Amino acid sequence: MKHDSGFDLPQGTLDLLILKVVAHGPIHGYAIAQRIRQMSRNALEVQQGSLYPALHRLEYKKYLNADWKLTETGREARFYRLTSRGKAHLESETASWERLTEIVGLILQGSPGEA
Amino acid sequence: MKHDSGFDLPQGTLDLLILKVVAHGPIHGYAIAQRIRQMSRNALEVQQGSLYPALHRLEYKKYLNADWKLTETGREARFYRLTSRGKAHLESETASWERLTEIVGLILQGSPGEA
DNA sequence: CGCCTATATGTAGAAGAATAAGGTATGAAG
DNA sequence: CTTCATACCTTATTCTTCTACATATAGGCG
Repeated sequence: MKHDSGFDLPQGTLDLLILKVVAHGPIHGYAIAQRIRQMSRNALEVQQGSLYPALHRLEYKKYLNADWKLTETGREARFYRLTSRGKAHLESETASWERLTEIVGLILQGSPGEA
Repeated sequence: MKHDSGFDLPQGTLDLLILKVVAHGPIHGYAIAQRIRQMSRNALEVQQGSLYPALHRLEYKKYLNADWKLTETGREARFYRLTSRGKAHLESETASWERLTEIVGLILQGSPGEA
């Protein structure tokens, strides 16, 4: 099944979104993808082949840690939590993102003669 | 020499910036990089190893075309112009970028219970 | 003249991440 | 008992970016 809103995430953005979602409290991978889809009003569809490698990456880098627990529906799932390292990283990456969008916005609106 | 503002561009963003800069009128590669650096107040340093492949890519995709001319300082340089295809692409990519930043912004500001 | 810097173009190799496409397993619903 | 949604995972491919290197010319300076 293809996603309706042909819309690719630029490389690097996914980690930021995941960290932010996890920052709200312990949550498992599948639910992270659902949450991102919801919050973007179906505009962003996180593929599983992007999601799980990203989670492993973030865990390896000590931004997240995880353990197996039962979901409310009685299934095994891996619940992720933000580490303090992860929290710091989230904050700095958020700042970078905001700075980047500011700069890109500047250029996209810029007139020819702009300094 | 390293650039001071360690700051990687998300994939796809460079093409957008290049197209936008070229949209202002014929310009050669080296000047594009300078322009982006200026307009970002030295925050964005486009590496040559990113710039030229990007230009070739955009030319191959018919978003740009180019020919050799003399610069004001009397040097051979490849001046790029936006094609009509490129103009259309720039517009749709700009819209995508704005939509993306909107959505990411939504998620980054979102409270835990957000729909 | 020789040297350095800025201009101007390019390539090669490696790294990194997203995608496409597959696989495993369970609970609930029909 | 079959199908669907949940929930995890991997592999191969593709694309873009970065680092680093390579080439060449114009202008300034000693």
